[in-house]
Amino acid sequence: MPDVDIFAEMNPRQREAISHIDGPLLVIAGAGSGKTRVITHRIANLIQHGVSPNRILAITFTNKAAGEMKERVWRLLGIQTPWVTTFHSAGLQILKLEEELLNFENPFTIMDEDDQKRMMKRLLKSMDLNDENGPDLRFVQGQISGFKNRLKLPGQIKPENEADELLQQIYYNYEQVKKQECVLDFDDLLLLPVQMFKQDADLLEKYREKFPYILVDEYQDTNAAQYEFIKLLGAHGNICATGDPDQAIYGWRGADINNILDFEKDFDSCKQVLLEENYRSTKYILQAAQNVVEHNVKRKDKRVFTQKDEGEQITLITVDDNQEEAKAIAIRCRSLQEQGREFKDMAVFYRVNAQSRIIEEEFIRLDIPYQIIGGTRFYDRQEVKDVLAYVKLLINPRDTIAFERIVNKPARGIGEKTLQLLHDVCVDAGIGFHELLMEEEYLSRVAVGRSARAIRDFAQLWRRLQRLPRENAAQCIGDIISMSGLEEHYRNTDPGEKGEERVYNIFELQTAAESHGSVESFLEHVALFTAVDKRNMDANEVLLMTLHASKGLEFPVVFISGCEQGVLPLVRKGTDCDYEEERRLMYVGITRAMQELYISRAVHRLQYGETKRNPPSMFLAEIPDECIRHRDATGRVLPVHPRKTIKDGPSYPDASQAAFKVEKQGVKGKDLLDALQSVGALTSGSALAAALRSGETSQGDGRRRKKEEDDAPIGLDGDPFEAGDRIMHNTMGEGTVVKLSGPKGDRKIKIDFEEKGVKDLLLAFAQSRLKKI
DNA sequence: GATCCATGAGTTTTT
DNA sequence: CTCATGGATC
Repeated sequence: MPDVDIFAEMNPRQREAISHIDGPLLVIAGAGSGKTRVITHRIANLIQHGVSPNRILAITFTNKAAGEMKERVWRLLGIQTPWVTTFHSAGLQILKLEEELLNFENPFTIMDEDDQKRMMKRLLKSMDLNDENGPDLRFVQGQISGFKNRLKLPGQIKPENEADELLQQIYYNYEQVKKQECVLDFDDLLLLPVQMFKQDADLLEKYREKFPYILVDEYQDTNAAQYEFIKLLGAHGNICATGDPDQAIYGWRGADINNILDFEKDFDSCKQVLLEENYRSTKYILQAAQNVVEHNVKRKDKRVFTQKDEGEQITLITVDDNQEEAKAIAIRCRSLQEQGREFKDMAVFYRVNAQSRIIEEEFIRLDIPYQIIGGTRFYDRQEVKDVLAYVKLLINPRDTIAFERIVNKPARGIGEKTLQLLHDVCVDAGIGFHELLMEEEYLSRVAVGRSARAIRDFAQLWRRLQRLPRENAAQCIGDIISMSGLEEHYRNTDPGEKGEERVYNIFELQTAAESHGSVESFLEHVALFTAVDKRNMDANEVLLMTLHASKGLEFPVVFISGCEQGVLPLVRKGTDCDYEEERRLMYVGITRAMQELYISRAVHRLQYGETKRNPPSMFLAEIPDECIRHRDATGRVLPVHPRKTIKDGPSYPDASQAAFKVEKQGVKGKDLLDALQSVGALTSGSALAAALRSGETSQGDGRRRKKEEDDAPIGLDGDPFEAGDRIMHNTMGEGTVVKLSGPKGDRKIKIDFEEKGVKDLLLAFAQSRLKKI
């Protein structure tokens, strides 16, 4: 083992936490207090004290965080730490190791949310609950997931009314079906190991011995199931929990902040270390964060501080609408970059994913490289899921969801009727579709009439698929693609660019599988991989993400957008808002910033096709005056401070008035250029300055401009066409461009063809077939 | 059995 | 506004 001083450059508190070995330890770590360093160095210290690396269980919040932590230990000691993972990943590993205890007929496969929904839907139908009076699918799903997160099995629910009873029945049936089909949902990955530990003392003992040392990060965001998991395994007391109650932001998914607040009660003679020195942010930023979070009533006292200097004040930008907000952010990013900042040092946060789109459009317009974290996963795409369904079926032929997905994809003439017949025969004979297809005796019972041929063909395909080797996931997927005929299927059903995109994606899936060995391990990866995990830190791009996704990260420059009452804090009609959790979300956002923080709010916001007028966020009034300066969209310092006028309570008359004043001052176009230059936000020779001068990024004023822009095409630099162009397409004939839309990599062109009508094409693919006439 | 079109519904955060 | 679902038609 290399002789490394793992205590170098640590403060006394950090040393205390790192050097602690036996017994419970709670590390309350303020934002930016070097928590990750402490955890990794503590792992290193354990190893240096002779603890075997594979006997340390360290739970992180994301796979990405786990990967980074492993990497750091590796760099420190050159040692692998296999059990640095997420809760779900650890659960899955344990389930794999103890698979026989599940008593499943086949190896299990894991459903994602969409699969779960399909299964639930089928279930409700079978229970005759699928009419409009039946329970809402999402509601049922949410409730059941809630039960599971609280470790409540169907039998442990005490129904108080008929609706509860029904829910219980659905839950019970759902569990039955899953077992029958050998599939697990996401919650099972945690629930089942806990269940097993509770039922099997020997098993529990085995794992307690296996993991004599346990670390859990982000402990404030653990739910009941995770708590129980830790409590069971950590009975030996060598458990180190790290976290920050002020950063608890997952209450909505069942996380219980009391887990961290009660840690000392749960684990006797617990040692506690408080890390309050922040090494990340400048004073103004930290002071703002601290003041905001202190407005929470239910909180453990803690005060972060820094030895850094004041730094820049926080900039509050007030703009007319969300379009202008996006523009202001994009312009600022561009000007910062022109002043020497790297794009990768900037990040834009928002409360809900829906806010990203308009920001994205402005980034494209100003040609600013960006990366959006979150949104739809690659593995959630239809065509990708189609291929994955074939793969899953190979592993687990009972996976009915997967079966239903591919039985007629590509269309092979097996429709609803035929499927029903298949189903009936299976039920009648007490077999699964696999046996039915493999044995002539059953096959001949269904291969009758018009669809006989189709069924026999499918049986044939199934037999051939069965024989595919599964050691190499990429190769297996390649074989599936060619044998199934999916490629032609997408080309036929979605002629043109959409189909090409699908084809591209399924081969992309094959590529993704290359680094994952066997089919089984690739499926595991797919099940656990999330959008937050794919962040590419090396690319020089501005990162766009939700406030939730920002947890654990830091950036020199941070933008927090949409600081309006209703958006942040987010208020949804019909549900009461947890203002304290929203405030913690704000706290998390602010504390991500190292040097510069911009907070923006729009007076008007367009959502669901409706323009809403929102007062400023209540949190803005909680930031001390000296930390903040207020500007309008142009960068001009404003004489009024709308946020200052905010009072507690639902209405903010003064603020609205002030906001109205700001609105009246809206400055656009050339004036914008002047204003930007006057505050030094822009150098006159810059590309942006040129763009502004030519009126490209902004034209007209106020309301009128808005109207025009709604109909106008988005002028993306380098777009070869614009609305109104007459074009000729190789195969589709003549037409007129209606509009261009979408992000750079996924740019769509809408064309009204004389013969074929209006089509949406993917510009990247269509471009070579189009020419202006 | 497949495809197309219209209507309607739903819009938070994610392991 | 966008997506999804379902109904009607080929």
